[in-house]
Amino acid sequence: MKPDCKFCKMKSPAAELLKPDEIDTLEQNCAQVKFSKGETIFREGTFATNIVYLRLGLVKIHMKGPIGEKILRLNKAPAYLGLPTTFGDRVNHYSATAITESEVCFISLDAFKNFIYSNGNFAYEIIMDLCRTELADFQRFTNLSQKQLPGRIAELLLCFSNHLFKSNAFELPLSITELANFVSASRESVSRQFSELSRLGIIELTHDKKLTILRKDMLDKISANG
Amino acid sequence: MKPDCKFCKMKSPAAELLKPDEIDTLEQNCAQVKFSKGETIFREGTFATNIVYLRLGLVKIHMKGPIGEKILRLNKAPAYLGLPTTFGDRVNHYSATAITESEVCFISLDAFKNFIYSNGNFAYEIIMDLCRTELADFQRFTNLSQKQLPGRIAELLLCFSNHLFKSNAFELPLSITELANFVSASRESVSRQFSELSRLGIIELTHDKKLTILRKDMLDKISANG
DNA sequence: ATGTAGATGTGATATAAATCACATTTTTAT
DNA sequence: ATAAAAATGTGATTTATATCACATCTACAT
Repeated sequence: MKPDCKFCKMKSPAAELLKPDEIDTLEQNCAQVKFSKGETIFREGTFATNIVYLRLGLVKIHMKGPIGEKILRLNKAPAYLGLPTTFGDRVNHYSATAITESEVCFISLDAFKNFIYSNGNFAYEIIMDLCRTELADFQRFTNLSQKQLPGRIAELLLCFSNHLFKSNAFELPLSITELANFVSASRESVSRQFSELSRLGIIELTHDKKLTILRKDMLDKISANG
Repeated sequence: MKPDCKFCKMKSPAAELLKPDEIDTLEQNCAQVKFSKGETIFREGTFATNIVYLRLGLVKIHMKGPIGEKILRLNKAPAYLGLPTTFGDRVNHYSATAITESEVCFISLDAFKNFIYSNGNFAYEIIMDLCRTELADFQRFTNLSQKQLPGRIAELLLCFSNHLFKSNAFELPLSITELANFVSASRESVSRQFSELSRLGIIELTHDKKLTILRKDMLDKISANG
């Protein structure tokens, strides 16, 4: 689909810093594509030939591990998907899959590189983006590796509630099986944790995945205690 | 100590791209400092006021977790230490501590920013550096979260041997306790794993931490099997 | 509607690894 | 040199979580 970058309301902070003629160039080197739930946006092992920008929707970033698929993080629009995998190597080291209906801009790598070369503010903003993302990842890795399961699940639910959906009630964006691989645990153990949290009246979870946090204070405590 | 950036043999790939006048600026905005084993280079929670570049030596990057200290990675010179923690926030999110005698350049943040603004090749190289580092971190994290202890230890030893020291024989750069926190396990369990690997004749480990890999093929197998 | 495949809940059991408890060794300080 | 502190090795025990086994349940295709 032909994009309209000039008047796009979902421009990245970096793209906001592009000059008019650069925006024109962007527009000519950008393809906007819709993805339905479950569709692959880019796949591990294929060539990374475009910068991928999530304009709308929710996406999971995941990679093959020794045991199976590992979800590394969720990305909510607006966000660049996989700058590291595009710049870090010729080949993608991880995959991106739409969790909800999503809109994605594929930007020519050459055009994007030229922005970095020619527009220092743009380059600086991209660097800031990479750095902030990596800090958040470190934090999550550290917590994931030191907390045990109840703490990891509590933390995940708080993250969904506080950052992703900004609400105490939301629909679980992932299946139990996916949640399990996100928090590095078995499906059965995660299922049991949810049962336990429901039994204790800390959350309410309906058959159709609508989750309500009833006692955020308790979740905070469980998350903090590991 | 007054640095001599112009003729420095340990310049980063990015700094190699600076123009002569920029190198002069770098030289005027750079302080070179030596650290002994165990000394803190920068600490989590303090203000990140400088770009930190490791010219010589070996450094651990670590952060406080819910349980205790978590080692995130080892950095061997030459490498930027903590670009993410410098650009990502005003305050350091993690610490850097010298593992061996090290030499570090502290570069003024403003000067560094100006290089990004004015020199696109420099900016691009920094972006590449950030991306490659993050890819490696993802890979390590996925392995860490899916393999069990024997696999994690085997992988770590192979990493030391293949990348860090490029030799089958080396001195363990970390104490058993530190190794344990690196691979997210208890000190006792790690100690037992080393005993077991020695018993099986896969490694030889002397009282003074000199380690020799006798059966790399076996380590590869253990690492691959998780 | 009916069947089939995939996702989920839950009890029973197995197991990896933590924890506890201590002896020993090594390092550091005085 | 000697004491104190820290790091390490190893057996016994406990514990969190994986695995196994199966019963639902849900979704989708025919």
